[in-house]
Amino acid sequence: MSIGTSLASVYDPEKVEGKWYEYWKSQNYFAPSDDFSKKHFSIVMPPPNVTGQLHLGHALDNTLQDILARWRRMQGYNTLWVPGTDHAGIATQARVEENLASEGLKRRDLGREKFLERVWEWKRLYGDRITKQLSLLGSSCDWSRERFTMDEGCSQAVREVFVNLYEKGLIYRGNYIINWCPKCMTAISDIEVEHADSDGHLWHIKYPIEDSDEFLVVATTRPETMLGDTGVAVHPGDERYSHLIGKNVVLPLMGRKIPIFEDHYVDREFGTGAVKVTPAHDPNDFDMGLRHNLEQIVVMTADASMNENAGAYAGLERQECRQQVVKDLEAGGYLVKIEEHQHAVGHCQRCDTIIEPMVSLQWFVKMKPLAEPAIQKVVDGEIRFIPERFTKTYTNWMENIRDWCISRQLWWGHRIPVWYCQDCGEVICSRENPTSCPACSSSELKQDEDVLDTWFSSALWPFSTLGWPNDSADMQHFYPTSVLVTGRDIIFFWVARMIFSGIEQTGKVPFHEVNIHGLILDGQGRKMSKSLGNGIDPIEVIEKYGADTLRFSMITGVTPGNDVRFQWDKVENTRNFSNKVWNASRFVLMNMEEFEPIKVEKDELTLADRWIISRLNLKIKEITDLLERYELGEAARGMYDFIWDEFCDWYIELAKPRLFHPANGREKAVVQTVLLDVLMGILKLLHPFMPFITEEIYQYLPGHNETIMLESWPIMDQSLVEPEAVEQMQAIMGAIRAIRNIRAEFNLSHSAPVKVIMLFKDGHGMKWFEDYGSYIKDLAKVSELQLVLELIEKPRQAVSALLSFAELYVPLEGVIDVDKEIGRLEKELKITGVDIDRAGAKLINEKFLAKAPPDVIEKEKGKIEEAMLRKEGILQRLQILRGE
RNA sequence: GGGUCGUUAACUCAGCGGGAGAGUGCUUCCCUGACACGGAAGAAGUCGUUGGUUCAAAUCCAAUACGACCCA
Repeated sequence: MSIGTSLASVYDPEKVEGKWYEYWKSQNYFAPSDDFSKKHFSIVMPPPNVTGQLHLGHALDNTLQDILARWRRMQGYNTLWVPGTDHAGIATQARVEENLASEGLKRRDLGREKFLERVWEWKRLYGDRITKQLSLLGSSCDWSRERFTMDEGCSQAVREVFVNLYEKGLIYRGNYIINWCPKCMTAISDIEVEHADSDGHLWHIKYPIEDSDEFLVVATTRPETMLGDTGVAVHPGDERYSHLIGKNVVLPLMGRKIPIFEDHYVDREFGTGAVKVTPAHDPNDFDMGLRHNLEQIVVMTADASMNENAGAYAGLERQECRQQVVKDLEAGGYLVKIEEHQHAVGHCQRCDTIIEPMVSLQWFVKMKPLAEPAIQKVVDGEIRFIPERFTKTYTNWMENIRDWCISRQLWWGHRIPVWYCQDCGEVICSRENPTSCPACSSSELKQDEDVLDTWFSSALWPFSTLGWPNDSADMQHFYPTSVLVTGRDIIFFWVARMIFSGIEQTGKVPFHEVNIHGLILDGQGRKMSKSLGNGIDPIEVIEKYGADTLRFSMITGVTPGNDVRFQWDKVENTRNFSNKVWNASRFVLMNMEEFEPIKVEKDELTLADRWIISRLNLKIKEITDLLERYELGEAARGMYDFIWDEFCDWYIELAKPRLFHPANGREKAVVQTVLLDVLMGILKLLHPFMPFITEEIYQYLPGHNETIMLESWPIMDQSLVEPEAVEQMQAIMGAIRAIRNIRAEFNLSHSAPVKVIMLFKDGHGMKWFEDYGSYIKDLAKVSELQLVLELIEKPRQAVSALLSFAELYVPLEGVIDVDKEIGRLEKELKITGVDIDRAGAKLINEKFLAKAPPDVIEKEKGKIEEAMLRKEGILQRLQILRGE
C-alpha cells in the first residue's frame, strides 16, 4: 500500500496545523540567522492592543505579513519578523475599570499602585491570548524577540525620546485648548476625537451694546458656553457691524462687559455674521482669543458640569445648564429665534462621550519641525506608500498638523519623566530619576502625575523593538525595516508618528515601504463593531475551516488597499480549494508505488508534460512578480487557477492513462517524475499563503527535506518554457471542449462511445493531433478518431464544430435532429459574422492601420482570417444539412 | 466645505488602453479507479450616466448621480 491511500479523502486541518506550528517553533525556523552578511528582510508587527482578543482585521494584517516573511525567507533573505503587543493606555485602563465596576470598585478605591497591579494581571492574560491566536494563524514571527510597549527596553526608549525632545525644546507644557473626555477624565489628542453629524439647533441671542439701546445678535450651537464668553467677533469690513467695532456688549445673564472686534475667521454668511467668542471652550475661539488678548474663562469642571465661574449655574450638568440658560435668555427677552441646525459633534473615540474642548495644562509635542522632514522623505520617495494614493492622505494630514497633546490623566502608561521641585518650583526632566533639585538641592521632588499618550510609545516601535537606544546588533542589521504592513485606519495615529519619530531619533526612516490594506467588513459591508455585534472571531473560522483557509479566503482576489467583505461563502469555497490541493496531492502519492527517482530526458516528455512544465514556469514568474508588487490578492488567485484548472482538471486527467496503463516502466516513471516535480513547485509557491497544508503534504513527498520553510523559492527556467507546446495543447483542449459540448447538447451518455472525424486544412495541424490524438480519445471519450486532409463526402447525419484549424464532425446517425442542428449553426454563423464585422471595420480603417502597433494589426488580421474560415465551414455545413 | 474610494452577470468581487473574467447561485448531465468540499456542459452583463482624449476606452480625462469612508 502506498502512502497516498492511507491518507483521508477529506483534509482535516485540525489534525495538522498545531503539530507543524510547534515543530517550526521548536526548530527555531522563525528566527533569523546570525549570518548578517546576507541581505535582510525585516518587519515589525503592528502590536495588537492588549485590550482583548484579535479580530479579523488582525488576521488579515498578520496574514499579509506572514506571506511576505515566508516568501522572502524562502528567497534567501535573512528574515526577521518582530512580534509584540501594545499596552493601549486609555483603552486597556477603561476595560479594567469596567471590570472593577462589576465588583463595585473604582480605580481610586484601589489607589495607583494596586490598580496598576490589576492592569498587569489583565495584560498577562490577554497578552497570552493574543500570542496564542497569532500562533494559530501560523505567524512565523520570532517569538524570542517578542516585545511589549511597556517592557523595560521600550520604556527606556520612551524615556530617551521624551528627554531628547524636551531638551531640544520640542516638548513643552502649557495651558492650551485640548479635547477633554468627561467620562475618561483625561485629555485626548485631536485624532482621538470622532466627529458625527447631529441634529441640533442654532440659537440667535441678543447681546445689548453697552451704553446704547442697540444690540447685536449672535448665533450659537452651544448657548451654555456663553457663560464663558469674553468677546464678540465679526468679519472685517462687515458694514452691518463696522460702527460697533471697539465698543462692548454686556453679556446677558452674566453682566460682563466684553469687546466687539474683527477677525477673518468669522464667516459673514453664517448665522448673523456675528459670533460669540469663548476662548476656553472652543478651539477656534481659543485662537481668536490669543490674537485679540481675550481672557480665558473655564466654566466647567472635569466631569463637564458647570463650575464657580458659571455664576448661578454652578453645579449644573452641561445639558441641564443649556436648558436653563435658554430658559433664562427667553425670560429676559434675549432669545430672538431658534433654528434647526445640523452640525458635527466631537465624541471620544473610546467611550463615545461628547468631548468638551477646554483650556487645560498639558504637555505637547511641537509638530512643525518634526513634520517637515517627515513629509520630505515621503515626497523624495525614500518611503513609498502602497497603494500610492495613501501618500496624499499622509502628506495632507502632515501639512496641516497641529501640536500633539501627549499627556493623559491616566495611570496605565509611561509616566511623564518630569519632576517638580516642591521648594523652588524647578522643573526637572531627565534620563535618570532625580533625587534632589539641581537648583536648590531640595529633595522634595514630585513626579508629574500624568502618563503619555499610548501612541507615543508605538511611534518608536520600529526601533525600540530592535534595541534602540542601545547600539544593538539587531538595530545595525535590521533597521530600517523593509516594509510596514498596516490598516488604513491608523495612518495618522501610527504610521505618520513612526515616520517623524524614526527620522528625528535615528536619523533614518523607519521603513522603506508602507503596505496599506483595507478593513474587514461584515457581509453587508458594515464595519465590524462590538455594538453591532457583527464581529467574527478568527478563531471561530480557524476551528471550523482551518487557518490556511481563513488566510487564503481573506486575501484572494482582493485589491490592495480596498476594504474586504467577509463572506462565509468564500470561506467555504476556499475550504474546497484546500481539499482540492489535498486530494491532488493524495492522487500523486497514491501513484508513487515502485517509484525510483530518474533523470528524465527532454525527448521523453509528452506534450502534456511539456505544457504543464511550461505553465508552471510561467506561473513562477507571474506569482513572484505579483508578490514583488504587493499584489497578494492576484497572486493567490493565480495559484488557485493554476492548481485547480490546469494541474487538476487537465494535467492529472492526462496523466492517468500513463499511470494506469503505461506502455512500459519508463513511461510511468516519467509521468511520476513530472507529477512530483510540478506538485513540489506548487507546494513551494503556495506555502507562504497556506503554510500548514503545504508542510503536511511536503512531508509525505519522496525526497523531502527538513521542512518546506527552508526550501528555496522557485525561479523560472526559461529553457523549460515552450510556447509551441502551450499553443498545441490549447488547440487540443479546444477540440476536447467542442466534443464535450456536442455530447452534452445531444445528451449522449457518458459511456456512449462516439466517433469523431477531424478535417484539417494542412498537415501541420494534423500532425499535432496525430501525435496526441489519445488525449482526445481519453478526455472526450472518443472511440474512433479519424484525422483527414480531405473528405470524399461530408456526412449529413453529423454534428459539427468549426474550429479555426479544423472542421470536426461527430456522426450521429439517427440521433441528430437536422433542424436543430441547422438552428445551432445559424446561431454560430451570426456570432462569426459579428467577429468578422468588428475586425473588418478596423482593418479598413486607415487611421488604425497607420497608428496601431504592428502586432495589434497582425492580431486583427489573424482574427478575421480565422473567422472567415469558420464562416465558410459553417456555410458549407449548412448547405449539406439543407440538402442543397 | 475639502479629499479618497466604489458603481462590471442574480449576489460578492477581480480586471484598469487593443477580443467582457472568477467564486457563489441558476439550468442540464454524471458517484468515470484524488476529491460530490467532485467532474462536464450551459444560460446570464449597452462594465452608473453624459461628454471628451485616442486608430482603439470597462480601462485615461472632465462633469454628473448614487453609495461608503476620511478630514474640517
